[in-house]
Amino acid sequence: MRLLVAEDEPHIAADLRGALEQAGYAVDLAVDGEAAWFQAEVEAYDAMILDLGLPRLDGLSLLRRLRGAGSTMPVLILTARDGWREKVEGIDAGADDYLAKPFRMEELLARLRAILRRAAGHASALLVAGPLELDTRSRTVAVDGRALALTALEYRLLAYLLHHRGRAVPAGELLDHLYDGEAERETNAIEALLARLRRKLGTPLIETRRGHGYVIAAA
Amino acid sequence: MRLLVAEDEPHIAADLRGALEQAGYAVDLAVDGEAAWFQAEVEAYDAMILDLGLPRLDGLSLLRRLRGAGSTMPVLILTARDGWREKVEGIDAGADDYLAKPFRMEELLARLRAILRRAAGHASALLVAGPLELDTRSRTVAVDGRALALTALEYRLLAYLLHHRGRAVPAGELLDHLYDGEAERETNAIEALLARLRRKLGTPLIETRRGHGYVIAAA
DNA sequence: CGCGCGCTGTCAGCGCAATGTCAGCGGGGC
DNA sequence: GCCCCGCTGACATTGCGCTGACAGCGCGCG
Repeated sequence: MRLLVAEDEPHIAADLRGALEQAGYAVDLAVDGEAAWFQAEVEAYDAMILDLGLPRLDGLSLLRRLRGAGSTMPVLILTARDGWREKVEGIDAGADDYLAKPFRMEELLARLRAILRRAAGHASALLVAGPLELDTRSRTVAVDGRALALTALEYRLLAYLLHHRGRAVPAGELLDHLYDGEAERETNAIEALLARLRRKLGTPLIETRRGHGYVIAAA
Repeated sequence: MRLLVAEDEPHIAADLRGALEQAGYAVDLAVDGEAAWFQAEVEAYDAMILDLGLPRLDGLSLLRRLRGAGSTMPVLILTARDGWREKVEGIDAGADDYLAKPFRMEELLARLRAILRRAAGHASALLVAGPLELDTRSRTVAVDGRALALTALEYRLLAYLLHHRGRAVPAGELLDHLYDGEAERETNAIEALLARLRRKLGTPLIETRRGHGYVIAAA
């Protein structure tokens, strides 16, 4: 899962990036509204965390512009103000959730998990596929009840596939969503990663559909 | 839109019903957790507003039971408690949103609109022709409900024909649209491809109009 | 501050599914 | 009845995706 954080206050931005990366997400930062708009247009994000008080282009206008352009990306709004009017306005502008500063990082993470799983059409925080269980809260994975030690990237890959169960996910899409904007990689990186993950899973759970992508076995 | 409100405090329940009906929703009330569970099982609701402090079966347990039973109905949690732990727990149990009492009715309505809007956005694009179904989201194809394993090109060909249903598509046009410009192929490539596709489909769905092109049977 | 280890991307080679080509055939249209 | 378009099965080729080896990097530990 790859996130865009639009926040101009450096300290908060750094905190957010740290906590989110710790929680297993790939994170890109944008320091003003125009930058965020550009990033959101050009790159592929699974969700956006948006501070309302941004320079150059304020959060609400950015959100309306995004929605106007047809984007359905989940957006979590962050704000200093706490009035219900702003909340209502933000939510009706197309925000998926709303959080007032100061907030507990745990709550932000929980709300983020919620909008991500909702965007994927799931109700539960526990993703299950046959003998496989992935718990997005504790970031743990088990097969047949036996816990697995996955690396950060392996976890991200598996979580992404589970979020998109029932669909063949192309390797190119995985490249877009597993990494932040720093470096370019070739699709072979995905293949290698996948090979390692499959070996750890033991069971053949991830199916390759030549030319289409990868799918988690329906089971 | 039909809503289920699970709230035991009569005064709040009446307020909610009033405001929600005012806003144009059909509203059913449930006064305890067991009743809400029964209602949710028997009737079809577009969303549920759930108080956590319910008698007989508390809200969180009810929510977990619902999610465990596979329901994806949007649920908005209402609570007197305001600690972040409860929020996190509620959201991770599968709630779509969370609101602490006391709240402004406007905010509740806004959040309700948001979760309803989101739940509506999950329809997947289906192309249908008689017994044939092609789902562009999952990139899957089925005939009479039986899934087919198509190769990337076969899928592209079929999707193109379905997009242009009702028109005879010449082989030359298919050559132009199925391949990216690099290599030149002969129209026989299309014929061979088509033969393989027809064999997999089983039923004679793709008709040849000699001299004009190919059409998907109107069905 | 240096060392080592785990993580991860790249490379080269390989096997196999996918797909284009070819040659022969059948049938529809004029 | 002839001719040409389109179909088919066989075969060749290509390129996708898998694998094992290796190297760079970052982080924790001594």
